[in-house]
Amino acid sequence: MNDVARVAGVGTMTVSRVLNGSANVTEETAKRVYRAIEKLGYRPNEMARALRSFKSRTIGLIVPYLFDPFFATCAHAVNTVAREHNYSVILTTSNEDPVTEFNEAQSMLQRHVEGMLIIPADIRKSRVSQAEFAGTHIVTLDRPVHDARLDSVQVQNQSGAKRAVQHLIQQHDHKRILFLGFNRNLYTVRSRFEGYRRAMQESHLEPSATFDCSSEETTAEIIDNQLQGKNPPTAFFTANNLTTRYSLHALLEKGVRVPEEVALVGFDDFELADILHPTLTVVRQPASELGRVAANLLFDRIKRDEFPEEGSRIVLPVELVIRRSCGCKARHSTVIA
Amino acid sequence: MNDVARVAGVGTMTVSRVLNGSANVTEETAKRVYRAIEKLGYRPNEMARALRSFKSRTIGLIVPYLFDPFFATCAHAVNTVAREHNYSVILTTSNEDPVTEFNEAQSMLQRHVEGMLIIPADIRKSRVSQAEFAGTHIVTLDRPVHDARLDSVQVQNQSGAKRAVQHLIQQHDHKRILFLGFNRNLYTVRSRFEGYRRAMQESHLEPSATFDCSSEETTAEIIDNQLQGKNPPTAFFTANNLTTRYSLHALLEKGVRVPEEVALVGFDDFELADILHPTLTVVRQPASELGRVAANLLFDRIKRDEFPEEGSRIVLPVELVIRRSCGCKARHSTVIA
DNA sequence: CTGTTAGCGCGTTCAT
DNA sequence: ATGAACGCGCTAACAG
Repeated sequence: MNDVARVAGVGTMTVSRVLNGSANVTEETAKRVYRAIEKLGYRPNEMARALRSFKSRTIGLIVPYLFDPFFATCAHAVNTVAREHNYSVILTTSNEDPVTEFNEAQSMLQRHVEGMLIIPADIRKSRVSQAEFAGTHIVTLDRPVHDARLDSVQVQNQSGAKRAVQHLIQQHDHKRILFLGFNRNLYTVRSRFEGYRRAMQESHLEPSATFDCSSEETTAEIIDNQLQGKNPPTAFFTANNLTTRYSLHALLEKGVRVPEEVALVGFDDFELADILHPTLTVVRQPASELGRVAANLLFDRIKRDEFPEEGSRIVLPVELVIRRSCGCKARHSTVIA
Repeated sequence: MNDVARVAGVGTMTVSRVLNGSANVTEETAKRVYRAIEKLGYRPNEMARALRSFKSRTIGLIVPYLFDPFFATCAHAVNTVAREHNYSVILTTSNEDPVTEFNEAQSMLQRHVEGMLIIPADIRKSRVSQAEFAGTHIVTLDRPVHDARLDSVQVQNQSGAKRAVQHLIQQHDHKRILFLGFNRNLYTVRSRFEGYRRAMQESHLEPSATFDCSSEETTAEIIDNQLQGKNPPTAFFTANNLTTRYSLHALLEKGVRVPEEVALVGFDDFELADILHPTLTVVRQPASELGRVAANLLFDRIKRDEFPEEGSRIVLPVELVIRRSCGCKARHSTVIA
């Protein structure tokens, strides 16, 4: 910067001002500065700038996995919004581990991110609202934490699940519907279970659930046991993307026909759901929008730089996309908002 | 840091030394320092540290998209390796646009990343090897650029594609095989096409290719035209993940039976390939390993801090995973290395 | 409208 | 083994 100032025949402050537009500078001198910058190929050092101005122009993003297309899509959206604001994104994965999540959040703090977007891991053990984070803007997405001060964005987990299960009950007359969850301690899984439970209860049916479908093997085993038992379920409701995959694998492996022998409805749509055989009936959640809304919320917070006692809670709508795995015969998918 | 020094009754330098282990400090004083750190909840400011030491402990990662599971998996692996080295990752997407890619790379430079991992967009327009990047370690993955100085990691694109097409020719006697590419200017697509071309040529068959399957609509249209024409293809070879998806959609939409009416083999395996109907025969590439190897290469470079005239070129093996869309009847998939 | 001074929080260099 | 002074590259605050 010194060199630029010298070449342009001005002080370093003027260069700084030209770059930031922070004060009035004569067009004349501004031009000289720009020429010098061009000539020297000067690029401001963002680290020094951040150190001095207390603005790193960086946000942090913590997601459980990147290979879950739902989270990947969220991350993509966040990145897009950040670019619009000229911010960089430090991205990291927690692998659903609260300790990793905490460590990564701390590391981001030390890097002085101006804010963080977090998909919290374990609902109870997540520590992202602890004291050390009090000075950093945090927005949770997909899953909230027990801290009213944080902004959060989520989808209609409970009502979406309820509607899907009602569809199985009312349209297809299922009475024994099994709920398959990925992990008992995930907020989303709990909410969806609650929706499932209510739908069952309102129809005077007995809920039946398992929460350990976090790997292909255990899922196969669980499904095996269930189908072998007496009064086996006639329909499955899978609580997320991965669980749906695992269940599908298991069913195919065992040669169980869907929906004839077992109907299936899943939470979270994905790319190939409409070319599977049968096509999959799912609750679709707006992944991109979730990321976009959360990121905008965060930038809003950063701009105002306030820490209200009560954060915003935004709930995005889901849709029931009816294809064929539920038992419907529709040639094309029907969307119910 | 000043506060810590004061509380511990030492100079700031001693605190620094304790934190970095850069010189001998009495156990006694070290303990006092640790206690003070604990008491004050002190965390070193990584930005100041970076500014002073010229080491940001940060790398950059540029991928085209995050919603392509192949790239997402690479990104996940990169993240994991970076964590092992205590580095942060600034991640951004280029959307296959060389201009965006260049801008993002420059922005990373200004943030003084110690190195960059890039999946370059357009093979000819990519400018990541220009002069301004000469002082930064760059490793390209998946697709190399025309600059021998950069390390690069890729897979066996040509031979993998060739083998897959040979399978269609030799095992299933196809003579009119259509190559479906995502984008003419992608290195991977070109290499895979070359493999396809050779396989066809060696069997004295006429190559037939299209390179514009970058969206669902155009792909459907192209396939429509091809199947309507005289001498329609009896098999498809799709050059990547997304093209495979699009083609599958189009075929299903038109009610074309696979593999009876048209056989299909794709490059790049994905999660649901083995529960589609039919299960998909694909060339599987090691996505995680690609990311891991590239990241390790980069950290190696960073550690040695040299800029050799000739970078490493690593080529990872692929496998042909034979399922049923090619026409094979196997109950389970067969993997050919 | 522009330049000067000071210091953000560290680590390098030299002294002790 | 430890501390003091200085500077990394930049900008806030104040002069002029």
